[in-house]
Amino acid sequence: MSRKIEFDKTEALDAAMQVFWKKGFSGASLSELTQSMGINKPSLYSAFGNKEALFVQATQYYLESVAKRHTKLLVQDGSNLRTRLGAYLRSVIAGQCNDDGPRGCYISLCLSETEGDALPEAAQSSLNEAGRHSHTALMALFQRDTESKAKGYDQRAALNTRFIMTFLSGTAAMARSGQTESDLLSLTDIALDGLGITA
Amino acid sequence: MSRKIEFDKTEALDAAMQVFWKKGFSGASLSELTQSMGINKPSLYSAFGNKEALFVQATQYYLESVAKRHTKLLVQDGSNLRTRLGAYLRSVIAGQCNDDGPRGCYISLCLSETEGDALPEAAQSSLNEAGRHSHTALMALFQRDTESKAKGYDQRAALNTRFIMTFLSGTAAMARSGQTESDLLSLTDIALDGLGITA
DNA sequence: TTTATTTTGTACCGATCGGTAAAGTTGATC
DNA sequence: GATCAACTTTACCGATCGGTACAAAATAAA
Repeated sequence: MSRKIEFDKTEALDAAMQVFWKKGFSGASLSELTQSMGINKPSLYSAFGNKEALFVQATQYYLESVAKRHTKLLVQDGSNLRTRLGAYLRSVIAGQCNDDGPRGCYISLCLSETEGDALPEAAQSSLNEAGRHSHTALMALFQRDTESKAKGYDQRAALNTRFIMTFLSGTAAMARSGQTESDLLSLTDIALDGLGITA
Repeated sequence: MSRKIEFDKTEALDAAMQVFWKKGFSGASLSELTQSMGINKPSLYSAFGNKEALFVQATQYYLESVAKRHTKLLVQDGSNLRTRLGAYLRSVIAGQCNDDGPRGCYISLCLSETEGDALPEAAQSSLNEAGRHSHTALMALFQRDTESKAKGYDQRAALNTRFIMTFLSGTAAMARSGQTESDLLSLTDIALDGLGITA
């Protein structure tokens, strides 16, 4: 018994995610957000709440639509651990260099606003939660994968996980400042060698 | 034949650098800059030009007062290559985790504003120049150090350099989002192992 | 067709952004 | 001690920030 919404909420959320991905939380202005989402400010506020709530939903959307696509590669059956980890690393790096969207990593970029109090509390904790997803997936792999346990990698699960997260944060930063995809892809073998993960 | 300046220009520049280090270029407001520098806006503009010019000078100051302190460790005589690289990595990471100033890396943080057109051209190129300093130092090490050449590391100088830069960008991001110094220091051996640099 | 309800576009709010004009203050020179 | 140049302070500029009040437009039920 009323007027219908004229825009697709998921499409709008996707557009918002891309703006935050490109500019960070505080760098993304409502003007640019509404323009990219194709709606006006009152529509944004009635559909998503406010800038902070929009960011939380965009982060959740990123987690579901982007991050989980990568972590699935860690548990593909039939290939050995190094192959799966390599596929995971290459997939993440390819996403960081994808020219259809902003370069780098959404989580990593926005987390850099932690220092300097640019992030509201809810935004901050949504980022922490999203970041923990990759961490948890890698920890589970090292601790519970049969090959990992057989080769003793579970003894250094936390260390290995931390190194991979750090490495991928590094490729994200390099991708963002213009490094080519092939230059970054060539680093994955070095990283896996450092962890002593053999084929 | 006139009034004397009441503030120390180097101290003011140091304070400005710390604000940019904490907030990035666009995130640093003139209010916070002038407050941290202990001067008023007209003094800032007469002494440094404008925000962009101040940033360029702060970047140059960072390069001289912070970055070069680390790269010196690469060329210390009397220790082998792995020892020198390890000292360099630990020194950089310790700086990224230093609680006397902002966590993370000044260059890396501000470079993340490249995507999204938040950076004026002069600011951008001053960052690129500063980033090239570390790159050049590492390249020179791998290409010209006697031990490096003897062990054939000079064959992969560019790759090794890129990996180290990427690794340190990663530790910078992790430090910024709260990782402890000891957790990050424990990653240096893995990185050097990955490069195949033996003791 | 009328009416009730929701979304829409426009126009605005106070606050802050980067930057500056102008007046007041200081100190060296004459 | 008067003068002049440079610095400091205060106050302000137009533009943009995140957020909202309000009225026009559109839809479903009556």
